[in-house]
Amino acid sequence: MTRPAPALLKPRKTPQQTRSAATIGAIHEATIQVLLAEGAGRLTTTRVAERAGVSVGTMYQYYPHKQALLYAIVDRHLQTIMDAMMAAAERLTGSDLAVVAEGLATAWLDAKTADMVASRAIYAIASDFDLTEVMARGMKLMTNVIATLLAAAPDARFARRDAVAFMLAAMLGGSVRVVMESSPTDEDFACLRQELPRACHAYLVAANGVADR
Amino acid sequence: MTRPAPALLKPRKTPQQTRSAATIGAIHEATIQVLLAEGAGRLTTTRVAERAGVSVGTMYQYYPHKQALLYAIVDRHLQTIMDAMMAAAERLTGSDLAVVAEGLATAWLDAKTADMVASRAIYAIASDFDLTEVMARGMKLMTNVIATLLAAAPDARFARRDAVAFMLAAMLGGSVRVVMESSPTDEDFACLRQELPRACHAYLVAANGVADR
DNA sequence: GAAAGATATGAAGAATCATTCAGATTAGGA
DNA sequence: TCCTAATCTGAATGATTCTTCATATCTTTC
Repeated sequence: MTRPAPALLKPRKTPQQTRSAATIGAIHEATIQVLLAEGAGRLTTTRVAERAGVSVGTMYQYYPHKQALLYAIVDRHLQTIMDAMMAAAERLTGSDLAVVAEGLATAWLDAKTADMVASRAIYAIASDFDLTEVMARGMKLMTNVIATLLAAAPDARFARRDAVAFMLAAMLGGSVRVVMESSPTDEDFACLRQELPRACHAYLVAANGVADR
Repeated sequence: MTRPAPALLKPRKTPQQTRSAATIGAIHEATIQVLLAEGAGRLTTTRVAERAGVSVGTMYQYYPHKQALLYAIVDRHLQTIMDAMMAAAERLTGSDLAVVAEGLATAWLDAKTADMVASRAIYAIASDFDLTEVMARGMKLMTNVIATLLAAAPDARFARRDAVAFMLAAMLGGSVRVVMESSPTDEDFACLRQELPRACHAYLVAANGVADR
């Protein structure tokens, strides 16, 4: 939609001294802060640099353009979340559906709330930067992870396992996102934390067939 | 039900001749087209005007600024969706949980796919324009509608009806959104259409049973 | 401690964009 | 037909933004 440019999105140079590593960290941090404090529309290179306590030029030392910076941040976030889910999946492999459902929901909530600040900020980037592709990738990945998990559950006998995995991925990702995006109260969160596992569980059991008394 | 429109976001003048009504329609249409074709980052007043076949000045005759235009479009979309859901709710009042669950899911999917072009475009605006408030309002509205429906279901005896309504709203809104945002195939849609009603049904039944065991 | 390389600076250039307004064009009634 | 109000025009304005590059400062290495 917007701009593909995969090669151009990579960082310009890799840090070699500790100094520059700290700089990059500060820039990342500042980007998220600006995003949350001022909104994506006011996310400018100057503002980020200012907040990070560095010069604009410094940022261009590491990223060829603004998009590359945004891409790096989104990518890192996605990676973090995915790592957490992979770990959860490994831990849950071979468990019963009930355990899998609750485990997945809890792991997802944990991962998202742990990185919530970044999460909320990132949901707002969609403008200068096309998130569609990244989101689609994440969605597909999650679906696969879940499908594998379902295949390994001893009490699973789904007619259409992939469809169920797809729906579960949409359910997890979507509900948490929607809630996060709408300035949720603590109560909203508590509610989600209680109900989401139940919903996942109920759906999995129902989809698994009536033979489950 | 969309009253709290900030004063500054309201249209500047109301069309009085058929000519101008057509112009406004063209501008709305063009905005969505530009949004889909070029992305939110390249959504400029000039581009919209050009695509609509009018002058930039014309747009400023009806909207005091770009944000007002965006707001109008988002608001109109939300209104459309909400009207559809209200109608569905009325139709479903007094039905059993099974009927309510499936009816809600189907109505939501119908409404979203009917206006899918606008839907997808709007999901991309979040930048120049803070959708948080609008989304939060929509979420709250949906939750209330669902809660009322649940209260009217003869076989319902939820311990925490509001929590269930909240979760169901998040489930509906979120899953459809996530799927729509990730360049879905027809197959993905078919899948959602089949599984979402099931998921809603399963959750409602499960949440209803837990209450008095 | 001095050269070499890495990192940081920030004013200046070039591009883009939202918004205005004075004047042209068009529609509808008398 | 003619007049008035509604509608439209689009170059000009001013503000904001991304990006560059010549220069300065710091680190490491020998």
